Amino acid sequence: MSDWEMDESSAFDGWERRSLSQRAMPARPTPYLDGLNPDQRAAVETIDGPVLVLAGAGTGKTRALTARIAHLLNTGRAQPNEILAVTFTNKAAREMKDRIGQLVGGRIEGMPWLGTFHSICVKLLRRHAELVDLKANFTILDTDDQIRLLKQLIRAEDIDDKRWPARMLAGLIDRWKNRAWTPDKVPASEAGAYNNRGTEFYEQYQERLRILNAVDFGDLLLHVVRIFQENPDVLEKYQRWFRYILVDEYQDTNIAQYLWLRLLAGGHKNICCVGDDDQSIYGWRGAEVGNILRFEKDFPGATVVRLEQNYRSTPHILAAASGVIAANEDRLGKTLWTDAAEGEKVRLIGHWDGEEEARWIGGEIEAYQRGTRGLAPYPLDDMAILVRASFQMRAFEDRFLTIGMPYRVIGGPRFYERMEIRDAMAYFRVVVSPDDGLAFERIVNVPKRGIGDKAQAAINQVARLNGVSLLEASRILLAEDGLRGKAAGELRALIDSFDRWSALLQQGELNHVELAEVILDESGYTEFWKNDKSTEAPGRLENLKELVKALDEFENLQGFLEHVSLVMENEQEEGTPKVSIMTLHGAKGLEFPVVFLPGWEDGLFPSQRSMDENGLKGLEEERRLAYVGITRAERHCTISFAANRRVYNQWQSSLPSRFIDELPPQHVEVLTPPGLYGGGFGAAAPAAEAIPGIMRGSDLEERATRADVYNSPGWKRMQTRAQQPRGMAQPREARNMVIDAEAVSAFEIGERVFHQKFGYGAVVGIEGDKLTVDFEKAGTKKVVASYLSAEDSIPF
DNA sequence: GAAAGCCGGTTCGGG
DNA sequence: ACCGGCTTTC
Repeated sequence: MSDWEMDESSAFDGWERRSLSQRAMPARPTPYLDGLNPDQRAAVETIDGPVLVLAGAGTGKTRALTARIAHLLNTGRAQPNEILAVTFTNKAAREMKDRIGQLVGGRIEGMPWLGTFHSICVKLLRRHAELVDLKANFTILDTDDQIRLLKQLIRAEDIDDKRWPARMLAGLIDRWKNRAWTPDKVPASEAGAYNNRGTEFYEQYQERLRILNAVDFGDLLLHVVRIFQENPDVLEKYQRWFRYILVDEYQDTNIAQYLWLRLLAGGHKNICCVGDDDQSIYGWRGAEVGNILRFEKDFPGATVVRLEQNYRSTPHILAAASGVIAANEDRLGKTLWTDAAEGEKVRLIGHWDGEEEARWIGGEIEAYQRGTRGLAPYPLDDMAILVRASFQMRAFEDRFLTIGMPYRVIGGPRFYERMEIRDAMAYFRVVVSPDDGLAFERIVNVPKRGIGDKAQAAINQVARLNGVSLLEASRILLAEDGLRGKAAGELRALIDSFDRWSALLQQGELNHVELAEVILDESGYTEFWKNDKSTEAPGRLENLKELVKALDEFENLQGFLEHVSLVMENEQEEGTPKVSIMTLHGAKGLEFPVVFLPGWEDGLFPSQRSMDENGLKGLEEERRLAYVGITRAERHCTISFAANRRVYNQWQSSLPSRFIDELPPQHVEVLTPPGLYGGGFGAAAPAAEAIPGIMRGSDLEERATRADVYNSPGWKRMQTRAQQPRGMAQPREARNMVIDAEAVSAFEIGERVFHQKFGYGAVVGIEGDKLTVDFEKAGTKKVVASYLSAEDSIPF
């Protein structure tokens, strides 16, 4: 047995004994099967060969997956360390570990290969690093490092990184890696990317990474795929070692992950993929719905199990979700059903503007909290607001602060991505691995110590000439007297500090937590924030304390750094009950008794950008997002839209989302907005003249305008449909005609128009909803009519 | 080298 | 509106 097998298995003697004894007893208790429905049992007990479990929202997917693992262990089919179970997020991995622990009674440390794609790849890559020209102690770069590195390369080539931003290149390389294209495999069709130099930079970047002994997230997968492809003996070992493979959220896999899985499952083909094509919402980051749609072709003879009994939502909510998703073309198709009591219909309401929407939802939340319409009271923790884009959150935060409603925002900037945390970590990184040039660069002049661009350029040059790390180059530079004045003294002091801290680390007299405190203290970093008078400084100091506290849970600094490079999350404090506000993406996998889905307006949701960039595919992904949103609700789901919304401080009016048309009317209750006439909308209402495309002028007209919201095409459709419960949603074409007619009729040839980005111009051509406009500054462009406003309606 | 002003971007966001 | 990053200015 080679070392890589030994080191994982030796720790699990207890498991071994248990499985062996179980192997001898055919009729063992199988408590993990209790209460599973027949489909779930099939998902658990179909052990050999490829299995695709199509698990609709709320159908007990995790339950089936964990029971399947318990079953594999219980029947002695595999040892815990012979099961490869992959998830996308650390959260999902943790949850699965916990649940398996409950099923098989405690300690589940025995599953070393249950984890995210990336964490498993790190393990594999550390063992075989030399096969791709790396050392086993390679560092993992995050997006920030990646961009700084690319920026260096770009500047070295004298390219204007304003016009050709590093982010763009990073995104490009990322997409290529998601498709498993190494620099030599990037197809010719991509040659034009990044001003024709994309592949060239990709190549350079990979070379730099190799020299730095570093990898980015994409490499973690890609290197392992390459190792498997180029070393059949290694691949074969793992194919035999992982007797069973399980994959969660298969619809989210990208091509690199797909190849990785296909290679590993290539021998026995004992691969079980769980997923839901209707919940594929990560296309923009490389996920390929095609992987799940193609499963039966990729793995001939696959068993397909459908989990369709939903244990989460009421029939009305399910029906509403099903109605929306039915409009998608590319589906494997599932019909969710439930035994649950009928419950309330999905509620739908339109508002005048985003603020009013937030006000109304705040009121509703208070009502649910008290108990309303004869319902039992719901605690705030049971309620969530799910938005399409994060800027929508602000309206709710503003409102909730005003009325003193406790809330939590889920998502947002993550702890380990904050500037102060990354700075502190850079210090740790240099102490632990003095060769880490990116870390050194980050903090060499933070806090400001007079080592500016010139000094840094000198260090870089010495490093390049001598082929040494930046820290080493600094020593040489000082020894050769290549630096004068303040910079020299400060650099000297900094290097001495690093030497001192490294020595402390070696001696091990201080534990790593104390060492971290010493570093932050002696480097002047803590002091730096104490002297900062800005409002966020106290928070940053607080975060630094948090960081030191987090260190406590690790054995040493190295372990901690390894952990954070892969696990970057926000621990959310418990405590007082709060309403949750999050994006639809962030809500995937969660459920709440009461859910609000605001902002269902065409352009916002479905997002215009998604449709522009990806056409029908984009629209279908948005629709899946709608499906995910509705299916988060257990008992109450309220969808709303606003006729006007302030976006980047511009008023914008919009039509109700086309998804609203797709809601089956018999499962929807249309609510009448409060204060349609009369109600106190004087002070808070936006001035009507500030709204393009709507009316300007007198109070009388303002009143008419407000009424117009509810006479808008979308609203009228809702009203009509509400009166004829059996009616079908209007065909899409009819609706599009309305929009097109409006869009086209709004402009004529020769008209002066305004575009957010291109400025003023004159219409010179009209084709459908696309206009050709001669812009004064930006030249002639084709633009979609909805981006333009007539000059005389430009708000001030 | 540090502060002040300017410009551009601005969905979704795991590892 | 606002932030971050960059350029200009002192």
